[in-house]
Amino acid sequence: MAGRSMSEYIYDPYTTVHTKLAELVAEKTGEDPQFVSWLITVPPRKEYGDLSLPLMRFARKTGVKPDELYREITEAINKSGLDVSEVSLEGGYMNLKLDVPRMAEKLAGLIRKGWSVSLPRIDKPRRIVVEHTSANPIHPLHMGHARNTSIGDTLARLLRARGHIINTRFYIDDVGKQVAIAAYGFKILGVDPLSESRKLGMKPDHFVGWVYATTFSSIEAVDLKKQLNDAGNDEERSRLQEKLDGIMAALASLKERDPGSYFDKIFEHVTATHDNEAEIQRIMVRYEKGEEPEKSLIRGVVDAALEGFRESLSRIGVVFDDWDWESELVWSSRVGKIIQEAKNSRYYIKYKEADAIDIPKIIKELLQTDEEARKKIKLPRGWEIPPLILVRSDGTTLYTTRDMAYTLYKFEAFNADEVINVIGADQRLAQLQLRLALLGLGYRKEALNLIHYDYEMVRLPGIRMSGRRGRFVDMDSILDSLKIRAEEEVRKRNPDADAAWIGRVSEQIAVGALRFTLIRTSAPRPVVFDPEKVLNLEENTGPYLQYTHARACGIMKKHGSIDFESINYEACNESRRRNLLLMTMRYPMVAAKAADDMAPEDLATYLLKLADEFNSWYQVDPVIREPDVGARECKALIVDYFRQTMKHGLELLGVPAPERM
RNA sequence: GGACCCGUAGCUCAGCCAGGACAGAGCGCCGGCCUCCUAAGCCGGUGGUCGGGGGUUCAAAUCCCCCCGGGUCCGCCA
Repeated sequence: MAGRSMSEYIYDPYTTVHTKLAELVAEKTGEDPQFVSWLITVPPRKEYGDLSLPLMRFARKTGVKPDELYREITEAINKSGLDVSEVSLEGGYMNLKLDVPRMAEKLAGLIRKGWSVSLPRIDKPRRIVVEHTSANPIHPLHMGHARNTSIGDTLARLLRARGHIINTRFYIDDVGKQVAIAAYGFKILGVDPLSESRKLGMKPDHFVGWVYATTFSSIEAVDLKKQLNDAGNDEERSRLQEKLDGIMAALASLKERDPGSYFDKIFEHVTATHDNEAEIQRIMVRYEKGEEPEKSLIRGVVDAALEGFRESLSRIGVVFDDWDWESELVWSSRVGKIIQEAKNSRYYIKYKEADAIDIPKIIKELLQTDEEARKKIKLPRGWEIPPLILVRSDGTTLYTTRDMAYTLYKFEAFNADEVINVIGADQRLAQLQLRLALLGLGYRKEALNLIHYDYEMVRLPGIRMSGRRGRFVDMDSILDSLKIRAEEEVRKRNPDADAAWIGRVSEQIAVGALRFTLIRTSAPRPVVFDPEKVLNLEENTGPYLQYTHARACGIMKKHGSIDFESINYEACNESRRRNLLLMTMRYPMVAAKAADDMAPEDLATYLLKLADEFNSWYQVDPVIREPDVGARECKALIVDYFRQTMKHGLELLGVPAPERM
């Protein structure tokens, strides 16, 4: 028995029919079962049946006539004993009607044995690293990060539920210039970021964010004033003046939000310093070498920001398996090793007098003949990609160089088959360069199994978010407003409930509203985030699903446990019940496909439709007041299965599922 | 200038990868439904040159080409 699974995995009745049908058709047509499974659809009209197969499609490929195929498949279905009650041929489609009462009976049998909803497990599980969020530790998480986090965490949940072995990681970008700027600000203030923010009663990442924005904007203001003095023509002057006005306005707003009396200290210091840039440069260079006191200074800032991140993340149900420090990669010579390998490589060149990798040559030599690599690397046709510079003239490393080392580290640390980077679409070129560079250095497996899961930005209706100016809608305050809005509603509906319960449920609703809204739009399209509109908790929102789930829970609570012996399964055939049950039973297949396609939005769309189906049924077919015992218990079974399914789906999306709200 | 992504109802979005059975939801707007399992709900109505044009096909929102509009990227930034 060793090495083999202890028991055959038990599929729900619907998955069984769907899967077996796909296999059977695949056998008859010589197609791939997976492909056939995609083509099995739900007919647009109920009269046509429950499942349908586009026979013309298979006929075209195999040369067998549709009615011939129809005859063969029908025969095979009859022999197989699938829960199919009727088949028909209409307009080139083979339509199947399922034996729902029999499926319901099987389902009840499973539930009685303690079986619960789950996804069909993938045949060959992979070890997958999902890196997501990885926000710069210099300001609070804003809505852009929230989308990244929601996508990343949901992907991890989906893939895990499908049977893959998942490792989630957060990349701490502590080596770059931006962190050095924040550190410079704290150096001027001479305070410890974490303890100072505690003293202020402020979330540490918010404090860091304020100091960073103030420092950065002050420096920029000083620089611009200098440029303005040197500017030649009027056109140049007015352009600079306009830019300066913008920064001064941002500074005024930052001063207004001064959490203590820090503003003047930073601003005056920066103004009085001859060369702020050199100061920052010094911090950066010394940190890359791991020298004190810069090391403690930067770590202090970053630790404070991360502390704030963890608070926000745990609020929306996100935890990471590992936190990786970029600096560790530099200090541990992993980055140095990559640079050395590059120098020894046939793709090493000097570009603009710096050490670089000849990306065009890699494309020319390695992608022309290697069909698989071409496909997986996803190189756009006419894209000219410049060589990749590895090291600055001052000897410090560049982001992409460090990312090469990090990519290899992720594969190695988890012994991963695949690494998914959830990163914005604006980083496409960089991510492509990364894959090509790794390919050039001989890391073919890593290059081909590094997936850039890209998503478009979150925009606000009027303004453009800018961490540098301290202008963004941060996740914490969005959650706070959502919670306040939810509280009104919960209190209204539960006047006797105690405050603690109201607070808990409202928090769950806030989290659900936020995560759902960020996951339901497919990744490649931009999300326009209107804080006002998210406060609407009606249909097509997370709270709508939560509410529907809570309704089902309410019914089951009143009904009590199901009397399985009394169930009349034929009662499932009543049209609306049948629709609801069937749609509910489709869940495992839908969720599995969403996982395989890495398309969480498909699950979101399905759950909305499922909730609609439940709500319209709910309105007309009462459970508790049903006089006929057989029908009542049948309905209770449907409600209970729906409740279980919805809860499972919501959990995959990271939307909490309160039982009352 | 080049490349990539997006463009479906007034608004927010499914459907496109794997072409086929009347182009779907929600919001909004109009009209109904709480002595009855939570009205964050339900029922009905309103609303669409699927950005435009060509092509492939028996069949195109879906595939190919061109164009238009919006976004993004082309750093010794990250």
